[in-house]
Amino acid sequence: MSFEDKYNAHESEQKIREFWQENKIYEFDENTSKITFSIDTPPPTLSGRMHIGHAFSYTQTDFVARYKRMSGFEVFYPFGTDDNGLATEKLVQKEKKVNLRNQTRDEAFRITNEYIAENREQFVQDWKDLGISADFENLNYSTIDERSRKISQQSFLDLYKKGLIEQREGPVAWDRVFQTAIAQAELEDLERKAFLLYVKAKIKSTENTYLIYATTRPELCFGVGGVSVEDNGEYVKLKVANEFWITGAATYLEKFQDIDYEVVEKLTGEDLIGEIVQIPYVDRDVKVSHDVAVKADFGTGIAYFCSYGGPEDIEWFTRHKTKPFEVLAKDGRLTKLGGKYEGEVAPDARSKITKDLEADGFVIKKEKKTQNVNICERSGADVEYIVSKQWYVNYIDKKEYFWEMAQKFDWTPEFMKTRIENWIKGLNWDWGFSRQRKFGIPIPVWFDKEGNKYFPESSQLPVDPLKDRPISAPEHLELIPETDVLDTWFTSARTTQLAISNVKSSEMRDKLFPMDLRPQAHDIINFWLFYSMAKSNLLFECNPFKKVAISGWLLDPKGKKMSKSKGNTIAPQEVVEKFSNDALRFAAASTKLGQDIPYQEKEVKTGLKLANKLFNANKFAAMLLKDFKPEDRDFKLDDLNSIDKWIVSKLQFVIQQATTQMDNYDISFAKSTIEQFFMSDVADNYIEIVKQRLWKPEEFGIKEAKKAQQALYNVLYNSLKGLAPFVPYITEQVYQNFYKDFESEISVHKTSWPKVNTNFMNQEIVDNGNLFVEVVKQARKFKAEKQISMKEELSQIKISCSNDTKEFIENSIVDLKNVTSAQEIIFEISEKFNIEITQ
RNA sequence: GGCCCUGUGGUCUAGUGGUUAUGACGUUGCCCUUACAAGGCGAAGAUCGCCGGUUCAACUCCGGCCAGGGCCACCA
Repeated sequence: MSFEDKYNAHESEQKIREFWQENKIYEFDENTSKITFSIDTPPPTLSGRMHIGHAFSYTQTDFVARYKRMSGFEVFYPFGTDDNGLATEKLVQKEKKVNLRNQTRDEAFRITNEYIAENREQFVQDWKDLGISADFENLNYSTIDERSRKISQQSFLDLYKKGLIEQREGPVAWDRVFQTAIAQAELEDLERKAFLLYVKAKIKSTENTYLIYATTRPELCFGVGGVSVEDNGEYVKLKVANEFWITGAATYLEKFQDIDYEVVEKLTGEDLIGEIVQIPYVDRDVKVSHDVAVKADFGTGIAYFCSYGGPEDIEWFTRHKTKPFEVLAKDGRLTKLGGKYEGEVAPDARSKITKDLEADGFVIKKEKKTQNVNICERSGADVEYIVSKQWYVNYIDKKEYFWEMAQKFDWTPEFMKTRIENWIKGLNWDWGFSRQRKFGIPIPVWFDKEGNKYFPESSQLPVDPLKDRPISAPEHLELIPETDVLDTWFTSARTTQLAISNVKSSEMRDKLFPMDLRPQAHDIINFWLFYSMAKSNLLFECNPFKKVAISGWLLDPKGKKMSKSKGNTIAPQEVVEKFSNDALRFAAASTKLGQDIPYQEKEVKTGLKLANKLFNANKFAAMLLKDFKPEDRDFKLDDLNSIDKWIVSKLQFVIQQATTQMDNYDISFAKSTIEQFFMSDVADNYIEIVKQRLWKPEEFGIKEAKKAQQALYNVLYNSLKGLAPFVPYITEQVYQNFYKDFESEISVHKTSWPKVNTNFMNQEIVDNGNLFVEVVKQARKFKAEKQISMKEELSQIKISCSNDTKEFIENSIVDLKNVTSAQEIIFEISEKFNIEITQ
C-alpha cells in the first residue's frame, strides 16, 4: 500500500475497521501462554446510542487495554450489555409494542432477548467505531441472558447456604409508583418547599394543656407510635389566652414572636414523661417518652414518631419496642387507619389534613420551609417507608470488613477511596435485594403451605418458580412460588463472572479472577463497585478485581453537567462525523482520570491535526526511504552523525518516561510525552534539519543520507507504536502503507510497545542536540523578525559554546548550514552559550 | 453539618521548594521553505483565588478565608 495525497479519515477508518475484523486482531486467545490482563468492562445499558461521556470513559480504558496488549499481555477485554433493568424493559415495550408485565416471564425473556439479539450489533457499533479493542464477538454477555440468570440465581443459593440471606418482615424504602422495594442507593435528593406545622396535642391529665410538636408529615399521624422529649431538657409552660402550651425553653422566644403569651412555669422533660396525649384525629392514647434523638433546644423540643416518616422513625419504633401501624398501603394510599383520608395518596392526604387541622384550630403556626426529601430515582415519587416482607443479604455487621477490603484496591485516583469509605461507614441497612417486579431475574424459591422453603438444584438453573418446580421436592407437594425478582445490582455485581463464563478452559477462568482492572465512573461507586466487592467478599472472601480506575464526568463546554433536559448534550456521532474517531479518542486521552472536565472541541481538533501530521510525516519518510532495506534498521549509535544520535537518544528518554506514565495510569501524560516528541522534536525539528541530506544524497553523500534514514525510520516507527493505543486508526493506516514492508506483524496493534535501548541513551548527546536545535530556532526567529523568507541566506552564525558542544555541532555542520541557510558558521569557546547572527 | 476535588495568560491545561512558569485553542506578524494551508516559522499575552505562616528561597509545604463542583448525612 502507499500513501494517498491527502489523509481521508472517514474512508480510512472504515477500511481499517474492516481489516481488524477480518483478521481478528483483538480476539482473546484462551490457550495463550502469555500472562493475562483482565478488564471488568462496564456493561452499558442497551438503549438509544452511546453518549459522549461513554466515548471518553471507554476509550480511556481502551488505551490501557491496547498498551497492555502491546506490552505482551493477553488482554481479556469483554463487552457486555446491562439489560436487566427498567430502562431495557421500557425500551423493549416501546419498540416491540408489548406490555411485558402481561407476559409470562419466559415470554418476557424471550421477547427481550430477541430484541437484544436484533439490536445489539447496531448498538455496539458505536463502540466498535470508536476503536474499542474489546473482543465483541467472543467475550460478550447480557445481564438478562440465560447464563446471567443462572449465575445470579446460583449466587443467591450460595449466599443462602452460607446463612447470609434471610427473608423477613420489616420496613423498607418503597416506590409507590412501581410498587417495589428500593435500595438505599436508589434514592435521590430533591429540594422543595414544604410546610412545617406546629400542632397542639392535648394532655389528657390536665385541662386546657397542650404539648406543641412540629411536623411536615401530618398525614402520618394515624401511625403515631409515641411522642418524645429529652428527659433532661428544659421546657416551659406558656399561658396563651385560656390555654397552656408546653414547648422547648430554648426556642419559644423565637418561635412564638407573633403570639401573645405569658411564661407560667419551667419544666424538665422528666415532668412530661409518662403523660398521655391526644394527637388530633387519632383516637388512641399516645404516651410521652424520652428519646435520644430528641433535643429540647431544637424545634419545639417535642416530636412525634410515626410509621414511617423516614429511616429515623424506623429506629425510633425499634428503640421503643413499639409495633408500627400500617398507615400507607403498597400503592402509597392511606389505609383504613387513615379514617376519612383513606384511599388518598400521601401528598393529597397531607394537604387535606393540613386544611382540616387549621380549620379545627389545632395548628398554631405554619412555617414555609425548604426541605430535602428523598425521591425514588426511577419514578420520581416520594419515597415512603412501609412494612413488608423482603429478602435481605445480611451484611450490616460486616462494614468494617468491607472497608478493610476496599482499602486493598489499588485506587486511581487515590482520593476516590474516601467515597467508598463514606458509603460503607454510613451504611444503615442490610441489602434488601428483592423487588416486586415482573421483569427481572426471579428469586429461585418455593414455599409449601407451612412456609418451608424449597430451592432448585444448580443443574436446573435458571428457573422461573412460576412455571418450574424444584427437582428435590416431592412430586405431589403443593408449592407456592416466590414472585419477587432480584435487584439488578444483585446481577451486575457479578459481571466479572459473567464475562469470564465465556471462556471454556477452566484453567484460564481461574487465571482471570480476580480481574486486574475495574474501570468505572464515579457516580456508581456506591452501587456497582460496592455491590461487586461486597458480593465477592461474601461469597469468596476476596475482592473481585485488583485495581479500580475511576473516570470523571464529561461536562458541557461551560463546565455544567450534560443532560437531555438541559439540551446541552453533545452527540459523539456528530463529533466523529465532523472530525474522526481518532480525533475524539485523542481528546479523551487529554483528560486526567477521575476529574470532571468540560468538553473542549479544540482538543478534538488537535487530534485531527496529529493524525494529519502522522500521515504526512510518514508519507514524506516513505519517499525518502525508497531504497531503505529491512537490514538497515539495525545500527549502532556511533555509526550516526551527532544530530541523528540526538533524536535517537532522546527517543529512549521519551519511551522510558511514557512507559512509566502508562504503568501508573497517567494516560494523558504518556500521550502528551509521545505526542510532543513526535510533533516537536521529530516533525518540526529533526526532519527539517536532515531534509536536505536525505533529498540530495548525490550532493551530501549516500552514506550520510543512510545515517539519517536509519535514525528517521527508528524514531518514526517507535513514535507510531507509542501513539498506536491513542489513535489506532491512523497509526494502522500508516503501518499498512509503509512499515508493514519491513516489520513482521500483520497489524501495528500486534507489534510490541517501544522498548528502551540503553545503549542509545546518552544525556550529553541530548543536551548538546538541544543546543543545536536552539541555534536553529534562533536563526528562524532572526528571519521572522526581519520578516524575511526562511530560504533567505544568512552570512554568518557565531556560536559561543563549550568545546564538547562545538565538536557535537561540527559533526553535523552540514545539516546546520542547510537548515539555517547560513554561509558560514564559526565557533567561540565559552562557558556561556550564545548565538550571534549576521544577515 | 462532615468529608472530597478544583481555583495558573481571553479559554482549557502542565507544573509537589530554586524553571526565562508547560503546552494547546484563540489573537497576531511573516512565509505557498520540493510531507503537511485542516499547514510552517515567529510574536504578544499570567502580579500562579485572597490573607498569613514555615524557609535563604513557595505556584509548589502548613493554617485560615473566598469561590466553583461533588459525595454523605441530617431534615420534629
